[in-house]
Amino acid sequence: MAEGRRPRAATEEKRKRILDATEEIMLKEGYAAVSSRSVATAVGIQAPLVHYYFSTLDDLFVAVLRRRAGRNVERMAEALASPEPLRAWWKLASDPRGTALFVELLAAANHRPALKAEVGQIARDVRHMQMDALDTLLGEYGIDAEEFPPPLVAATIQGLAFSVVQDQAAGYDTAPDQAIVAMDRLVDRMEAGRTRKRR
Amino acid sequence: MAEGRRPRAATEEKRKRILDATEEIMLKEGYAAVSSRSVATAVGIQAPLVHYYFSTLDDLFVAVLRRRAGRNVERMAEALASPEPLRAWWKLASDPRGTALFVELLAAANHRPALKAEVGQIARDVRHMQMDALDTLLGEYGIDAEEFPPPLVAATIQGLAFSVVQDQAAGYDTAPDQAIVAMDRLVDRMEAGRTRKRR
DNA sequence: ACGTACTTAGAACGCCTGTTCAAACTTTTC
DNA sequence: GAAAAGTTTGAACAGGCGTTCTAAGTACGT
Repeated sequence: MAEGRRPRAATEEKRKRILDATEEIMLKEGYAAVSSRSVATAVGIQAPLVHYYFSTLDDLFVAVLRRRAGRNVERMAEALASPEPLRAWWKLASDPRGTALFVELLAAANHRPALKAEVGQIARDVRHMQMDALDTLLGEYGIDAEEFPPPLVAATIQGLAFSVVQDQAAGYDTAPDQAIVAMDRLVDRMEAGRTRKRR
Repeated sequence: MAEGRRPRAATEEKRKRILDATEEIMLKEGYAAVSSRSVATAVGIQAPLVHYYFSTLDDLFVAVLRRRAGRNVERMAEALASPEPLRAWWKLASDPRGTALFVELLAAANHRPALKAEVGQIARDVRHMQMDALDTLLGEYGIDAEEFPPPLVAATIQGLAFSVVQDQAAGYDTAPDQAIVAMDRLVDRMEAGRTRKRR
C-alpha cells in the first residue's frame, strides 16, 4: 500500500517560513516582486527549494491566500456570533495588513486563473456567512431589511472598510481619519440601540 | 532660445495608441504584464520606440493614470453639479472598466513611488470635490450631517461601488446584483425625496 | 531642393525569471 | 550500521525584462 509522503518534523515549519516571507514581499514590493529567487533569498535557502515545497508559483499564491483566508473565515464567524457583532465585524474588516494583502491578491488573481477561482470561492463563503447573520441582525439593529437588504449592507461594510483602510495605509489625503471616527461613533450608537431577540 | 520639441502631426495619435494598448494589457493580464515589448507588440512597433514616447515605464503608467483620471475628474464635477447628483455619482463610480483599471493602478502604485504620488494627488482632489459637494447635498437629501459626515458618506459610496463592481466583474458569487438593485432603488428614493435649496 | 529635426529599426548590455535535473546530503527506519 | 526516504544544492535551460546606443529613414520649414 502506498502510504504517501511522510514529511519530516521541520517541514511544516519551513513551509510556514516561506509563506511568511511571501506575504512580506507582497506587502512591501507588490505581488509582482514574488519570485522563487526573491522568496528563497528572504528565507535563506536556494530557489529550487521553494519549488520543492510549492511546485509552482500559483501553488504558492494559493497557499498564501488559503492560510490568510482560513484565519479570517474563522474570525468572521466568531465576530458575527459575538456580543457586539457589528463592532467585531467592522474591526475585523478594517485590519490594515489584511486589506493591503487583499489588494495584491486581487490584482494577482486577475491573471492567475487558479488563484482567481480560489478568491471567488472564499469571497462567496464569507459573504454568504455575513448575509445569513444579517438576516437576524438587521432587525435587532432596527434596520429596515426591505430598504437595506443583506447583500447591500454586507457590500457596504466591506467596501467602506476597504476604501478607508486603503487610503489610510497609502497615506492618501482623503480624510480617512474623519470617516473612521464617524464610523466608530455610528457603531457605538447601533450597538447601544440593539435589542437582542430572544430565542 | 530653446524652443523645445516640435512634434510631428502623427505623434499625438501614436501616444494615444500606446496608452490604449497599455490599458488593454492591464485589464486583460494585469499591470505586471505591461512591458516595453508587450506594449510594442500590441501596437505593432518596436520596443525601444515605446521608450521614445515614454522614457521609462513609470512615465507610461503615470500617463495612463493621468489620462483616465483627467476624464474622471471632469465627469465627477459634472455629476456633482447635475440635476440628480447622487444618481450621477453612483453611475460614474460603478463603471466596471474604470474600477478594474483602478485596482491595477492601485496595486502597481504600491511599489512605484512616482505612480503612488500621482494616485494620492488625484484621490485627494476627487475626494475633496465630493466632500465639498456633500456639504450642501446632505441637507437636501435629508441626511443628518452630524451622524453621517461628508468623509464617511464619500468613502462609503466609493467603497460600495468598488466592492460591488469588483465582485461582479470578477464573477464572484457574493450577490452583487442584489446589492445593485437595492442601491438603485435607494438612489431613486433619495432623488425623489430631495428638496433643493433655493439660493 | 535641401538641410534639419523628428522618428524608427536593429542590435546589444546585463540582469532576472520559472522551472527542471542530477547529484549530494541528512534524517529516519529497520 | 545499512537501506530508504525526505531534503537540499548547484548548474543549466530557454526566455523575458528595461534600457541604451547607433544608424538609418522620413517629414517638414525654408
